[in-house]
Amino acid sequence: MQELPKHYDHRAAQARCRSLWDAGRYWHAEPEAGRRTFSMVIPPPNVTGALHLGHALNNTLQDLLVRTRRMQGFLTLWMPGTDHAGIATQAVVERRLLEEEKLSRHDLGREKLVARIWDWKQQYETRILGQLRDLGASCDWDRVRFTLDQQCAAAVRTAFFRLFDRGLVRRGKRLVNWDTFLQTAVSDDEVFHEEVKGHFWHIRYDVIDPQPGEPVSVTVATTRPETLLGDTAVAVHPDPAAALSEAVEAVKAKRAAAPAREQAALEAALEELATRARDLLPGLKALAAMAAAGRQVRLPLMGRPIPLVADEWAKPEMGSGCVKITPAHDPNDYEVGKRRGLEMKNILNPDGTLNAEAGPYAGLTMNKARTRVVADLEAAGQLERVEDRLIELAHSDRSKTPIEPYLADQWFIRMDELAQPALDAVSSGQLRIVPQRYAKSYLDWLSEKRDWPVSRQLWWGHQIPIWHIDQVRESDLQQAFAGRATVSWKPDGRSTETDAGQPGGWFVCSSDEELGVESVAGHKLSRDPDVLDTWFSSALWPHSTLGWPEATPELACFYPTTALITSRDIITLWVARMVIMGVFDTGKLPFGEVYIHPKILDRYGETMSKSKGNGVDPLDVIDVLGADALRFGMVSMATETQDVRMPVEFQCPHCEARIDQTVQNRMQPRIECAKCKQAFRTQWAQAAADLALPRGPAVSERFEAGRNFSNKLWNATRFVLMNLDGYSGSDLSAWGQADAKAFETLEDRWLASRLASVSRDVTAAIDEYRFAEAARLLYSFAWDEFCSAYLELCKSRLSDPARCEQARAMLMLALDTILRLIHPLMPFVSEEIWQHLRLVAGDRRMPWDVAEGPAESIMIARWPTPPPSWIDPRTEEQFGTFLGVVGAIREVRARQNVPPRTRVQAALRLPAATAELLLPMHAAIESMAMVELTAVGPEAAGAAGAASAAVPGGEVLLDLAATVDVGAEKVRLAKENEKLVGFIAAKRSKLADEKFAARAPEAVVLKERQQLAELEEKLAKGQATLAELEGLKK
RNA sequence: GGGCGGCUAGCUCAGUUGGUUAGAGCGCUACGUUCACACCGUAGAGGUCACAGGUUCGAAUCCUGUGCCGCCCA
Repeated sequence: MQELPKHYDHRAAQARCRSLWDAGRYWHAEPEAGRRTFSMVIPPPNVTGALHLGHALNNTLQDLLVRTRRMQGFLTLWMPGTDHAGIATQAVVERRLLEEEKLSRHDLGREKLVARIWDWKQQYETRILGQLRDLGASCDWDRVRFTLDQQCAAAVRTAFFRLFDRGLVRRGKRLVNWDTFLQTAVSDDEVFHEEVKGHFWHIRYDVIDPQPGEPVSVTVATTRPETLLGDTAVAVHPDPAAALSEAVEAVKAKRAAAPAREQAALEAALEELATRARDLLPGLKALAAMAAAGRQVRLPLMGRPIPLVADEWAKPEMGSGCVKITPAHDPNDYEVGKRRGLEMKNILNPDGTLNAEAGPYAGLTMNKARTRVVADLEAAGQLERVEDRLIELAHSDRSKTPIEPYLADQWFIRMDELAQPALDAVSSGQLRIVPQRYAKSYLDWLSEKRDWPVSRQLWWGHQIPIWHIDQVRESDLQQAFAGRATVSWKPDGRSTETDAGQPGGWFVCSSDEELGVESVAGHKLSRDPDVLDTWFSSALWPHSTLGWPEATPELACFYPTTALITSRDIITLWVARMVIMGVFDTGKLPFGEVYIHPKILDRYGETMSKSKGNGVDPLDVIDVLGADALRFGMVSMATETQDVRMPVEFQCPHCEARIDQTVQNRMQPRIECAKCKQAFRTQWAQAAADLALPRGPAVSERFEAGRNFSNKLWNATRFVLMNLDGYSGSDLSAWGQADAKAFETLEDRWLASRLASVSRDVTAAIDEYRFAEAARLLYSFAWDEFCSAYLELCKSRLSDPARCEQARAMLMLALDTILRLIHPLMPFVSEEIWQHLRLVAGDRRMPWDVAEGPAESIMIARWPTPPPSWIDPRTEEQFGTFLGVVGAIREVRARQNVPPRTRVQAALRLPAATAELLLPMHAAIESMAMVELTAVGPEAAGAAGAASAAVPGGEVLLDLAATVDVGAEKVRLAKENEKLVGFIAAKRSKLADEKFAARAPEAVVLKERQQLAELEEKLAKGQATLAELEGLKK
């Protein structure tokens, strides 16, 4: 007989389980015909950095689902891999290059930089995959993919080519966030806004040939005067009078609803608008008419005429009512430019200096140009006035320098046709999004059908497979690429001659790597230097990882995948695009269901991030509390809500005390423990003195429940094993068909019933993505019912040779079932215990097992499916009565301070039916409540002055004559009775209400009546007991 | 500006189609190391379900509005 240690050792267990699973490769799936399959792709983590808590949540839930399905007998594939993450990864590598070697990427060159990033990738991919395995993720580790590997690259090339060939790829201009320092475009989420001190310059533009009565000039205000060099219009509102009165109405409406303290400000605003209507409106009306007539103004300094245009962007209630339009250097102006068909004049070089379009200012930086332009305007008398102003300025997150909006040539994927099937899939219900509310953001975003800009001015990624050729005839292309189905071409749209078979510019796209620069004799092919948006390769992830465009057995077997589990911030960026590309490439949706899980925030409701120092490292939790603790915590948090908060604590490495992480201490390099007064270091430690300190890991108390639960399971097992002397298991396969005969005693029938309903409910919860519910069900069943009730009841049976065999079989049935149900949540502790049970009870067999004996790993054990016939509500109710009696006795004992080891006499006054039902439980009551039963039945009476507590239909009476505190008991009873009087009054008035009787359903009224009767009976008893006690005192 | 979510015990969260005397874990209080477990056991205290209206016999739950917090999109 082995004796287990008192505590579950998660570190040792995790290592053992990992080697067991890897040796058995239970996570591996080979395509196989004719089996039910379950497949899923991992949302590939970025190779930018290590995994954080969000990944831990995401992957725990995926693993939970995968392990469940595997145990349920599905052929299960969970495809792992990582994402190259374009700019994010390139930027970290570039930053390190600059910091450590003082080199820019241009110093290094494209090839060498990309090689460096591959090194980085290698390092982090290894780390990330290791973290996933530490978490217990049962991905198919033989199938790891990377979005830039050869297989994914082939898919990207083919998918892009197909889009190009069908005319769904177009060339277009787009305003990008240009980082002049890194000389690359950055995406919107890599831009942060910061308020800086600036100015508002008011500049006068003269009207060309003003007619009598017309304004001779218009004044516009700008925070960026240098951009006027690229102005191509001045805008005025087409109907300034209407716009102005609309603004007035809006303020009035606001005033009507506003509290008193805001009235004055709104009144002032109205006056201001009235002044405008009087002073400014006539001029604006004239300008609007002039705009309609196609009149022009002269651009100061440059002298060129630019049109006056009518556009709603010009707000009559703001500034002068007119605005300058610089379409190539301002997002709003760009929209105006597109609407009004204005020229887009780019005045910027990629390095941030002005180009030839800026005339005399060419070569200057934006800043220098501003100084010169302002000085020249002043000299020319065109500058009216200058105001000080705070300006929201966009900065690049990567280089911390101001962003320049910059008009760049881009490749776009046309969305009009592509988006429709993706929309239909969700609105028809063919693709289910859970929770359903997220379907709205998906549909809203997709229905805009905005073209997808896919060019990124980066070196890290899939280089766009498009080449440009100048001055060539289409017939030459036809000849050069004859017979090559993998090459397609389109005119570049710049030369009109191509229509007539004349030489012109062409774009050539190829899914074939062999397309070289010499492909067309006498012409040079130049490849687009840009790479594709990272999301392009991610969009192909479900089919590219399975081998598409090749018709692999994996693709046939596992595509479409069953489900996708991800977080809500990438529904549009990723999920929608996967649907689009999945349908386009394969004709099938990539998955049938999408489950969106919550986001984890810190105690202040802020998102966790390394730079804020408010994160929890999953590896710390795994190390300190165990992977199962982390997982159990994560699963418990996966409710329907969209955010969950997690207070973070540092654990003192000296005394293990927990110190709350706060805004004050979370950025400090060292923290002093409040308990033991010793210091420890944090992630911010840099000074040698700090680095010498031991590190205090950041964890959260929210994972402790899981750690304690692991230990509870461990100790329940420990108890069971201690009582298995000479037992090696029993064949319970017949119990599957059995009616209740297999379970003779009340507690066995109860346990079987609970096992069946819990198995059913847990399975349903997982099927419906109610993960937290599954965790809660298992926790309370295993802890409160199996450990606290059943194990306690078993103790006497186990010492009785006549009853011990059945008890052992029941214990094994329950423990085995609990372990299997808990395995998807807590794989390590369940496996560790499973292996111990295999050693001592290797001959056991559950009704749902298909093979002899327990599986070699719980990972491949069959999922429990107890027959519904085990479920017996009457037994559960009976057992509830028993527990109620035990509880009531314990309550009296605690109230009266009866020492736990003192056995007292007790009587149970109960209706005959209940008493009979409790007959077999007398011994159990006596042992669990430490009493000696003197009488049980309707006539049972306690000793004089007995302390009592009510149970449904009766009461328990404890003979505490020697020790009872009559005074305290009286006070308590009086208080209790008073409470009852209140309840009764409320119920009576409710029942007396005619409307209630008339309109409430019969069952509800009946229930209320019953409750009232019970309460009245309880009160009567309470009063009687109280009277009895009063009598005693006399 | 548009959309989505949250506000329930000191903290973190449950609360299924309205029928409750509103639950759990942690924390707190008291008692307890009898041989599964102090990462434990037994018992207890603790809530005007953000606020204001409305619907209903009945509202934490449904409707309207307000406030505060958060996220996404522009």
